[in-house]
Amino acid sequence: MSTEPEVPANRAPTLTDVAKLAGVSVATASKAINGRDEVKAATRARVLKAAELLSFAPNALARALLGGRTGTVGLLTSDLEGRFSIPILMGAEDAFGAGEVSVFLCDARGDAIREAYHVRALLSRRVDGLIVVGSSTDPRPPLAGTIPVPVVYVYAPSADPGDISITVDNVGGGRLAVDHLLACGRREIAHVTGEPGFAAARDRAEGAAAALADAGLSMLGGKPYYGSWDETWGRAAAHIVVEQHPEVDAIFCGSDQIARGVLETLRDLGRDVPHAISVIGFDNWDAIAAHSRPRLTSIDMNLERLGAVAGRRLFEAIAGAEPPSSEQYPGRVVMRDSTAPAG
Amino acid sequence: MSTEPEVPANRAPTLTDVAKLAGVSVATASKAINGRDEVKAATRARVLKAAELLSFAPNALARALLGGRTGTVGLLTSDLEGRFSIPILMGAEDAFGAGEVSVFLCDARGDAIREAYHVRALLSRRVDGLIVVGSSTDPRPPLAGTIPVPVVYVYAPSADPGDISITVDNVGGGRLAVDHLLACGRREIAHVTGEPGFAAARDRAEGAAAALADAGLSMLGGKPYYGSWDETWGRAAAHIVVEQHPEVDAIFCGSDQIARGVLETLRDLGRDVPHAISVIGFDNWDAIAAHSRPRLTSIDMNLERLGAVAGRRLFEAIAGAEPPSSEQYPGRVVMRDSTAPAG
DNA sequence: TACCGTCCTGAAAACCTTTTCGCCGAGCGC
DNA sequence: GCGCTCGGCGAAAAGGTTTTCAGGACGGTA
Repeated sequence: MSTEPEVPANRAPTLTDVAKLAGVSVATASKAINGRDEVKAATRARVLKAAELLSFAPNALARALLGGRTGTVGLLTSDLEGRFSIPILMGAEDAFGAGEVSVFLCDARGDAIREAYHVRALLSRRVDGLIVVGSSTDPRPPLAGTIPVPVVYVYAPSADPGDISITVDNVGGGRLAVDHLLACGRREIAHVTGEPGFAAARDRAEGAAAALADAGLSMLGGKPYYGSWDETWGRAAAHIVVEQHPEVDAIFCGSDQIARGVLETLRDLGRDVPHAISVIGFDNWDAIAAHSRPRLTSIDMNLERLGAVAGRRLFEAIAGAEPPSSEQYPGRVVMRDSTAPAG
Repeated sequence: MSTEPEVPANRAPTLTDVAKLAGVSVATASKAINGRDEVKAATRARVLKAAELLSFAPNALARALLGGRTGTVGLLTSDLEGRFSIPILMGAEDAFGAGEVSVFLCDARGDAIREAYHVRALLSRRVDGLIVVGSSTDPRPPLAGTIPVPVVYVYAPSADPGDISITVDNVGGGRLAVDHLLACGRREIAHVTGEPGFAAARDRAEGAAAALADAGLSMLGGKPYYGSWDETWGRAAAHIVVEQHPEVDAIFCGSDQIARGVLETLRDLGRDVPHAISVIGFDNWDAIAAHSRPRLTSIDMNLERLGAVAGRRLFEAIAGAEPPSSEQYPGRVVMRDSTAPAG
């Protein structure tokens, strides 16, 4: 005589078990547990107690099998390694986590074959929708084949404008950066950025140029200093800029890493940042920006929000017939100590 | 008259559709598709063609419903934000990605309530197993409640020694670092590290002390310089160490960020790294280690492998009856330019 | 007392696949 | 020509839940 209730060993308790224990039919048990109102309060209580006793958890598979909805979505990333995917992924996970939706994570490693494979697996699991997270802001080819569920592209837009893409406004970000420098009274502004093959570099430069043009100014040297995204280039570029344009009083950097390198060189050269020269970075990567000397002002693209928005849009697309359209989100300036009015 | 085959609109094709199109029974269709050998080659070909035509994908839910196995696992992280979860997650995802297993990603944000909620959801989805990724190397409480599937803890071990935990060998990591410095001929070695509240800090210090003791030496100052994990502390600590122990010829840092700060101060003080003083970091965080001046030698804990191992162990636990035991993995020295023989 | 309406409850179908088992026809040996 | 074997195929059940619909109990009214 065991103290355990009659749970058939070695098997998760089913609704039938609960119904039996409560002395009702499975139909009634189902209604009681799902809060349907066609069941007497006393009966419901009895069923709930039985469920509790058996620590019954409804089999989501069986439920999904007839409902049509599985309550799952696929999250397809190109590379988990990239710093940018992670906050987006967090935001999306968060947007769903609150509800009844679980997230399948798939990393395609930038490989189209692998991606197709994952998509097939996800569809066979009958996900209700897909989120595709890119690794750069360059447009990417849409998912291959016909996908019978809604798809939302994040960060990297789909090359097909008919798809739903949620992206950051890099042009606006470039504008923000330069406007901030202008607000600090800066006029001789250089732009040091990464590889021109990246849309992110070109877009930010475009925004910067536009903001300068609006102020009747132009970029120091007439165009951006393109290079790579890392500190080493930042250090080299700063030397070049200072040599070519000793009058420089601000540098807008295409990434925090570049900015960090710029800061180091300016420090080596004995230039006073932020007063003689102000420096602003991009990405607001805390580990880099918050510990430089001086601490780095930067543009934050709010990627977590981007992911959350994508999650919500996908949810809407799944629920309603009205497909949401593409959206672009602005960033914001995060003030630290590397920018200030001239002094 | 449509060019499309007779697919009942608005519904994913089922095995019944395929069977009908191929002119066989569902049973035969199932066998043909699953490669069972009780079906004539010609029949199989006919079925496969029909499946292709309808782009049929078997409903994994229905399959799981009777098979008992869902081919899904839950990956429960404490914080996606942390740098350490990501490589582990990549490794685990990779270990499964090759097979037929899909991964549910859940971020508990360090909240026990949220964690319990996610576990409930995962169990109702009938995952075959769980991987729990911690955010620090300190032991964590095991999952609440009784979990009817195998669980593997990674990075942060479960506080219950009966659970399966896959962890990094921080003591060994501390040994590795000091042994490397000793091999460079260093004798006056200081240890600057993070908060003593972290097992990671204490374990690495313990390994360092042991390696020194084995060489008949002891730590400069007799004990580690505990502080925080960031650059700011590294900069401050380097000043302290050099002042208190001008004879210092090597500094073992508990993180790459600390090491970076140390490097900056030594540079400011005009000390020659690596020849006068060698510096070694910990974590091998590329963005930090590969772009410092000089580039930083560091201990890599190979977290991706850790995740992959966890995935494999979970897989074994799901498949076989023999539960694997806990394991600890050593790191390795990644040589760059901040360590060298005295010269 | 007979009848009607209102609540509850339960039986059964549906969702899609896999697997077991029985059946049928063909081929072969005697 | 007859009986046996074997290969190939199909019918049916199972897996757990939701939902629909029919039916039963009971209270109230004529």
